[in-house]
Amino acid sequence: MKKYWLMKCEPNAYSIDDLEKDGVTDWNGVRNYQARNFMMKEMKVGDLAIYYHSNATPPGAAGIMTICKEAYPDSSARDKKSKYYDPKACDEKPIWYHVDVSFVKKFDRYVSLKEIRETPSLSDMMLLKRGMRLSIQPITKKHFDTISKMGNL
DNA sequence: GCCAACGTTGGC
DNA sequence: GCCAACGTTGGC
Repeated sequence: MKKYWLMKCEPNAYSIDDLEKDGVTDWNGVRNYQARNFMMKEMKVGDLAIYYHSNATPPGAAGIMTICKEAYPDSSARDKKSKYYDPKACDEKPIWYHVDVSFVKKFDRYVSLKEIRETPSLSDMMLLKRGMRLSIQPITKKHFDTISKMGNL
């Protein structure tokens, strides 16, 4: 059964345009156990995800991607020069894992957080919960389809 | 830049 | 195991 996700990234760091250019990328740098566990335990190749631009002006949904490789160790955790370096990670115990995602499409229209908030059928999204900062969130097919429809002309 | 909310750390 | 202090996230 295909699952649906919302994955946040700051466009300053890596945007939907970067993903469009690269085609595929590893979703590295996740350093939160709950988000990691979604990638390790729940995500399957073929799942679809909304690419969400956080800390953007305005924040919102920028496009769609698909999971194209199941979770494997995040090498940035063992790279001393990376800002995601974690001294507790080692080859025997990588701690941090990530999936690979591939570009599907950039929305014709950016769907801002404000619009998401104002759409009744999206009102139960985890994203809209107060203080919710989890960077990878499960969403329903209904959420996914609704946002896709808003984003595609 | 501010700050509320959250997760993590570390002393006890 | 508690919890205060701290660092981070992310909207505004």
